[in-house]
Amino acid sequence: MIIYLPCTLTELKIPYDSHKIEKDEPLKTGIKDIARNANVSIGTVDRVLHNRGEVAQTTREQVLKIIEELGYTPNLLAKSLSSKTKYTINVLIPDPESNAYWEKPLEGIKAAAREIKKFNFELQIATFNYSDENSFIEKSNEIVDSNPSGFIFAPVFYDSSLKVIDKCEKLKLPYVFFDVFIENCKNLAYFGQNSVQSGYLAASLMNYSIHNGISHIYIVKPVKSSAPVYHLGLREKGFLSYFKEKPGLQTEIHSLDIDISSLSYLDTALDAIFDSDQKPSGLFIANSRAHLIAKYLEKNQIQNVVMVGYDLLKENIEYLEKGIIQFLICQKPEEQGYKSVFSLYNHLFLKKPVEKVNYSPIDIIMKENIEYYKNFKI
Amino acid sequence: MIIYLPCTLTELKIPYDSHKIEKDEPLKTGIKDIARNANVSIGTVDRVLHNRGEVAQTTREQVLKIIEELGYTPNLLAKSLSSKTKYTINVLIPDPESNAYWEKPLEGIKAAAREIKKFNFELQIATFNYSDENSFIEKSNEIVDSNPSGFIFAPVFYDSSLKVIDKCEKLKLPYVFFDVFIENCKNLAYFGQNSVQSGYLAASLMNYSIHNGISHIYIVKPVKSSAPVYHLGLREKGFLSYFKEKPGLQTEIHSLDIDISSLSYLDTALDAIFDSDQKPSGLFIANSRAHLIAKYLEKNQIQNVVMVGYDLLKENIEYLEKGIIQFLICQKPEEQGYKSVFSLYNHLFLKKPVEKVNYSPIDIIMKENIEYYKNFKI
DNA sequence: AAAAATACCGTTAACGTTAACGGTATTTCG
DNA sequence: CGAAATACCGTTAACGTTAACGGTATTTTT
Repeated sequence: MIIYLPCTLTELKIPYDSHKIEKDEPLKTGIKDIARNANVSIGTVDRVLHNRGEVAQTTREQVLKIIEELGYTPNLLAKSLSSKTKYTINVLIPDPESNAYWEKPLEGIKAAAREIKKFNFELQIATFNYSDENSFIEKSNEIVDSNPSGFIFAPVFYDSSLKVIDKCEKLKLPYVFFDVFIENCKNLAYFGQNSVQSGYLAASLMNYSIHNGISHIYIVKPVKSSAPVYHLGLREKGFLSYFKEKPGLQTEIHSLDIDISSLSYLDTALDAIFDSDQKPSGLFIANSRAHLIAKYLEKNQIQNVVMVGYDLLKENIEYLEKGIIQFLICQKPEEQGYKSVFSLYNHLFLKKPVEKVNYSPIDIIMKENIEYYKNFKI
Repeated sequence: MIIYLPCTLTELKIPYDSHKIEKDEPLKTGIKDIARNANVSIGTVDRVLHNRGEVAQTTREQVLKIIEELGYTPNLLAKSLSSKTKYTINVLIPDPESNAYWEKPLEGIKAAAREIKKFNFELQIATFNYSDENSFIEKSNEIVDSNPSGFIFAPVFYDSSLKVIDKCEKLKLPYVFFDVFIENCKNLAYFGQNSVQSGYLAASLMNYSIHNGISHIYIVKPVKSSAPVYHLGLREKGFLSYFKEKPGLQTEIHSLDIDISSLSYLDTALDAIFDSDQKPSGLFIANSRAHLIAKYLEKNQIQNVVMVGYDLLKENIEYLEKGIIQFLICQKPEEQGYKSVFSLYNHLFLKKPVEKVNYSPIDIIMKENIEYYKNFKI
């Protein structure tokens, strides 16, 4: 897999069948051409281009006119080479040590950083402890105080995030929300997943795969999470809404709250429902721990249960390939990371407008197509 | 949607929690530093770096040693700025006028060209007539004779392609196969889809969605195509092999060869099978014309038929959203195009090794996730 | 009206690399 | 042994842009 690069440059005008080589090149106009045409020096042109002042109104307009006429676009290579301005992008996300999921966006973030390093961009990554709001506060303050050029972070703690946001806005520091969205903010962009929609999709997959009369579907989720569980509720909501919209279905949806910290408890809880007269024909695991349930099914040799889970963790992939998990939903976390860095690049360097809300695609992964999603190549 | 950019640069070494700002930068070593350390001039260093000869063996080794020690990596910006070498990449694919599918890879190809334009890359696109081998021969010859830096083409005509390949190899012109693969060639890379696997996946989707006793599934395909139908057979093969592997299934697979050129014939053919005692419960349309069949189903108000088709043509999307087509399989043609251009960029400009066989992911598109695949953003 | 301030603009040295152009030594040849 | 060829290497002008540094005019201040 590779990453889509946010496009940045001016449109190529390539007609079909234009392969005849034209050796006389159009000689792209540069700052010198403008200067010559406007009867000024390149210094003046540069001052106009960057609004550095010290240019008479009349000459300014003249230069602007020539720029327009000649359709000047700056040479980014020369710009980066010459420019002394360095850009620092800071990233603050939960520690991947505590939740392996966060390694994925990090991959994309680093990949993007590699791409734009040549344009004087530097990346600084920090992490905080998912179960320690103070660590978030400390790190975010440290970052904002270091006066970076841009800030990407996951605003998982609402109140603390509002304070950071306030600080960013006062400092005119562009900030990008990652994974979690907070409304009514002047964030440059948001990159994340549409959790409701993915739950809805999961329900549809479930519905396609279960056909035998009355069926019992269980939504499996952690009984109490120490960490904020932003997406889980939304996924559940989407899942439920699907079945609400289809009243004709003979489907009963149950909730199964399990304590993930205790594997023996997990066994007991699953034993209970599989021994009941409401045997599951479908399990929807709203977080990335589908593999834990899959392990149970494997151990107890339970078949004919449709499992829909999330995220391409290697344990999940293992059970997908074994045929115990049928569907995994993947929301391209690498790509999200990649794109969020690029949004800052577009804003800071190219001065291009940036899309504010960006949902990643909802990929459906099965045994038969997992091969092509396994590794994030960039 | 955006495109994954083949990664090209050296690995960033960013430890977690490295966000403390270090104002004393490591001052990346350049050609000057090497020259100073090796007691030579930059001219000599350049000669060593580019094997331009005229360097004594001893000094050469000395310079090489310093380069190694200092871990020199060239500044690509400066290189492109200064270098006089221009790269021309030629593309030869079937005319999108005759088959709208080909617009997709073209989008990706153009997007990639935009990206690397700054590195002195120029793109030249030519098309040939799918039903006229001569047009392929002519165009390909013209291109190869124009002495480009790289050549991307769809080798749909086997014998003619072999001749082109031969010519390329004699001229040491790197060539990339697109969409169609020819074995035992020294092609730089291949980008395309695993058609067998996608057919296999389609069968799995079909199998998940059909449950009622004995079911009849029809593979719909054009009776005789004027154009080479490279992928169709492979998709069918994959589809069939899935059901062969599962002997327990009460499924009967039929073939339905239709003449696409005549819509009235299509109606007649479909009428026949829907009036028969082997009513379809599933339709697998191996090419991108699922919308034609969907139109029939809509017109005749036929429901409870599972349709699996290919490609995100806007007509197909329309029927997917209406719920008449259940699944569309998409193989990221834009991305394929994008990546094939970048493979040449990696080879020619960065001198980086390139993966030879590159299958694109097999995306499963449903009504519930089409939204995020609709437009190719770059 | 002289001095000081300001407005405006041109020149120039970078940035890191490429490649043409010379220029010494050293070697080869008549 | 002198001339010519060669091997080797340094210098320098680009590439397009940035931004610091001066340098004229013109205007403002005393």
